[in-house]
Amino acid sequence: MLPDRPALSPERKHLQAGEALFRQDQPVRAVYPLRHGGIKRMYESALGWRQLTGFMLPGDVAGLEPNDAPQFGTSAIALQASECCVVPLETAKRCEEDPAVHAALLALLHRDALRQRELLVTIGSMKAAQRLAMLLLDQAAEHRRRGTDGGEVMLAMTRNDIASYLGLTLETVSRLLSRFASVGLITVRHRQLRIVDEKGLSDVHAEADRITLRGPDPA
Amino acid sequence: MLPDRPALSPERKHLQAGEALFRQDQPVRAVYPLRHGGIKRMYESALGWRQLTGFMLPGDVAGLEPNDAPQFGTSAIALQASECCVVPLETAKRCEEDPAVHAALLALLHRDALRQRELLVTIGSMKAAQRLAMLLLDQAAEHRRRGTDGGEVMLAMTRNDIASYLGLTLETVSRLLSRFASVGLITVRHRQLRIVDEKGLSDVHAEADRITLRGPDPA
DNA sequence: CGTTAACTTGAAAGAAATCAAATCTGGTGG
DNA sequence: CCACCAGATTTGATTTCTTTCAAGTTAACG
Repeated sequence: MLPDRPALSPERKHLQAGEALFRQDQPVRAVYPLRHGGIKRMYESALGWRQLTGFMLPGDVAGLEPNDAPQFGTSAIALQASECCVVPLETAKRCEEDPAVHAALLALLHRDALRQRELLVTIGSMKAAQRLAMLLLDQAAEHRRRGTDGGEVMLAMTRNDIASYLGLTLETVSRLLSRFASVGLITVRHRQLRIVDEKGLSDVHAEADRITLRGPDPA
Repeated sequence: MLPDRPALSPERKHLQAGEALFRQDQPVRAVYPLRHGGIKRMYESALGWRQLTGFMLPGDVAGLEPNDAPQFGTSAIALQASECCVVPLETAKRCEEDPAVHAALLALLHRDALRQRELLVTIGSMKAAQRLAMLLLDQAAEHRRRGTDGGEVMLAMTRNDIASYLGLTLETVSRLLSRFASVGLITVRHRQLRIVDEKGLSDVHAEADRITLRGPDPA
């Protein structure tokens, strides 16, 4: 008797690169566990200033807003062809009755809040090289946590996206990537990135002035 | 028969300037509506980087954490002699059963999240003068919302606090305040501040390059 | 009244942004 | 299949902004 309601295969949504999954200030009607691809979160202030606030990978849940916010706090935009589930808010609420699910969602929200604070302190007080090192280490850790490839990371975002996330310009990001590569911390060819010396990157992240834009003075 | 349980006058806590109401990572056992004084919120990353994430005024509720986080995400430190109520978590939970209270608390949390995003975009993409203008306008709005004095604001925080909040150095903040004063946007004498030209400050906040550290070129 | 912390101001150095070309890439249409 | 194009990326030169370093000055507090 059940009509075509896909009981075990909930609704999916496919996105092209650049397409918005949802936009800031729209009412929250569903949450979107990401299956394939990658998504960036973008905040736009009333005056038009934009800032990327995070990148999401498969396994992350897009649209999860803290404290049941009625509207999305950021836009979610696909970095590449992507696919996600669509879990209507009502369904999500029902799932939350399971304490284990509830706890898991809270854990996601807490981690997100922590990340937000880390991003703030990073942008607020670290030099460009340290900020970039932080992002690279973070990306590597995320990929590792998912078991995706070992070391070789395909960046889904552009230099501009990275710059917006870190509060820098795309030129600075490009230069720093080249610089990191030239001192053997990474190898990078456009979007293909490999972390060669993770310990070294950690050092850059921790200690200021280890890597700057200009190379060692030959004088 | 009731022992000395202050039914109508809940427990109060007094703080001296510089004293911590609670510290980051401590378990949340109570929330603290601020009655008098002022408090700064400070986040410290694992590597020791610090960042002020906000200032609280009487009427704000310190210790309110998003999504029932079990530990405080930031430390709360008194900027001056202050006094706050102490509402044990259990009591707070009971209050929350009142839908109106619940909604009010959610509203506070949502506003806080919005502020966090605004701070991020401000630090991430604005010039120093714009950042400071934002803070001053924000402070003025907060004071106005509370009906506190008209225009004349007593800043509770040091230049260093402002700098940490905005991702600048104290010298830059000091210079900019002087500069704002010299072009007639504000008057400032140490902590005593008055906004003379709010529209002008808005313009500085919106349009880049209206005010820079060096004055007009006399050439 | 003196000591200390906060604040202001100047000069110099340094970091990142801006301006300006090249170069590379993936995808498109011929 | 290949030439071409728009967007992405790299790299260099220059400019601008902010920090850093260094004194002074002022204000708060015991």
